[in-house]
Amino acid sequence: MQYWLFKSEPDVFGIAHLANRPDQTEPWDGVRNYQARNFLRDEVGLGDRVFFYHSSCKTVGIAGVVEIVRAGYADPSQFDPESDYYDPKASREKPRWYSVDVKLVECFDHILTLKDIKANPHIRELGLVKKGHRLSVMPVTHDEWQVLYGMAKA
DNA sequence: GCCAACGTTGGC
DNA sequence: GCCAACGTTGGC
Repeated sequence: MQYWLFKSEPDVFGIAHLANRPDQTEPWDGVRNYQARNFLRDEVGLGDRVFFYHSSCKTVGIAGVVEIVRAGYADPSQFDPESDYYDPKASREKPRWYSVDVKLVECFDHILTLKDIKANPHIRELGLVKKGHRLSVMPVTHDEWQVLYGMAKA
């Protein structure tokens, strides 16, 4: 089992939305970055655990944990001309973008803020706190997961 | 294949 | 809303 961090803007789709979905399950779609796509297509596996991160909002940070209940499949929104995520260069034969399905595991009582994450010297190597930090799907090591989870529950 | 222009991300 | 850091596009 591997660990990940997925970013979402809570104004668009936050952990509260996931909690209200039937079976608390939802496709994670609309990823339109190749590096993130490669992770979704090739490496994110059934049963993997994921930190649900809220970006571009008042309280930026990790809001809870979700698990992968369906591994990589062609993101249907790329084929839908009505969708904001439509990609005219994608075809059913050669899909360009991938989705996974996530299910809520745990909603933290308090957001583990980016500020607190940055302040912890044990996780200086996390992609989130390094330069760029623009990837919306990124791997988290076992050690980072333990540290972050411990902080969130403290 | 280079690289300037442009668009997007995301913290603040 | 600002702006730095990227990623993508397209002319050559």
